[in-house]
Amino acid sequence: MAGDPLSRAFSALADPTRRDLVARLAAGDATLTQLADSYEVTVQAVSKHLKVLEGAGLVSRSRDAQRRPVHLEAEVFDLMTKWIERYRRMAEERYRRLDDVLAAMPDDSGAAAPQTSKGEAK
Amino acid sequence: MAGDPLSRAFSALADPTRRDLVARLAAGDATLTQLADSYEVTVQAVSKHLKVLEGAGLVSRSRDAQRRPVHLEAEVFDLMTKWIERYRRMAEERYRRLDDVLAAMPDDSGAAAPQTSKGEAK
DNA sequence: TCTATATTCAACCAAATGGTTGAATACCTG
DNA sequence: CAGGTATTCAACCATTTGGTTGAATATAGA
Repeated sequence: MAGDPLSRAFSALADPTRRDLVARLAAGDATLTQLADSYEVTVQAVSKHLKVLEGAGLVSRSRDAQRRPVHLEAEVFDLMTKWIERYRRMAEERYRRLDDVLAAMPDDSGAAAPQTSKGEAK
Repeated sequence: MAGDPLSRAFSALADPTRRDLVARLAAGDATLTQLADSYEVTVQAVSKHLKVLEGAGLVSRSRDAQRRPVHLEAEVFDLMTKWIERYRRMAEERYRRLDDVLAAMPDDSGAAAPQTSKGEAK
């Protein structure tokens, strides 16, 4: 489970069971076993899913005797929204203007680095 | 490459190279080879990445002789934002109110299905 | 202390993923 | 037609992932 924060966040939400867990937790905190019997997989499998969500910072866990209630955290969701919205906006903008044809330049024989790009845009 | 639209979209953006491709394409359409020499991997690897983005509906491709310019599409970004924002809002709301303790009920001996949840919330 | 409940750890397995190399296909241009 | 450029297809490989079973650990309660 490595990678930068955005990779971990997107990867965590790429699984439908995990998105369902998020939806379920949005209604209120819950423990592993409470969550687990909403699914057909084993408790251990759900435990792994929670660990992925926790590793992505999307949920946090407290302690209550032998129970470990899971709590939804808003911050990383915000990080994702900001990333997505940036490019959604740009894509829409360019669609409005129809200036795409200009951007895709003729292709100059190979040399002269075509704007090196790189960088997640801080 | 299967799964529902949201799974495909989140999964596509879980890879940093693919997010960089999106960032690069937000500035303007580009062909495979133009994109490829911004990265250290082979052209074929970038081609695969593009196929994943295309499969998720995040980009589309047109034709210009032997070239296949890649174009960023806004729609799926919108779908993701809506999903994320919904739960970010709920998480924040509940944080403000601090009513979480009430939601996490005492645990009634096992029976009586604890709100079956399920469903991506259309 | 013994027992039931809640969670985690440890192997193990099949399928998916991101990468490679090598060959094929398609299209323009001399 | 021959040659170069752009893209795709096909194996193949190592790692990750989502799942399993089985055993361990921790805590509440009789």
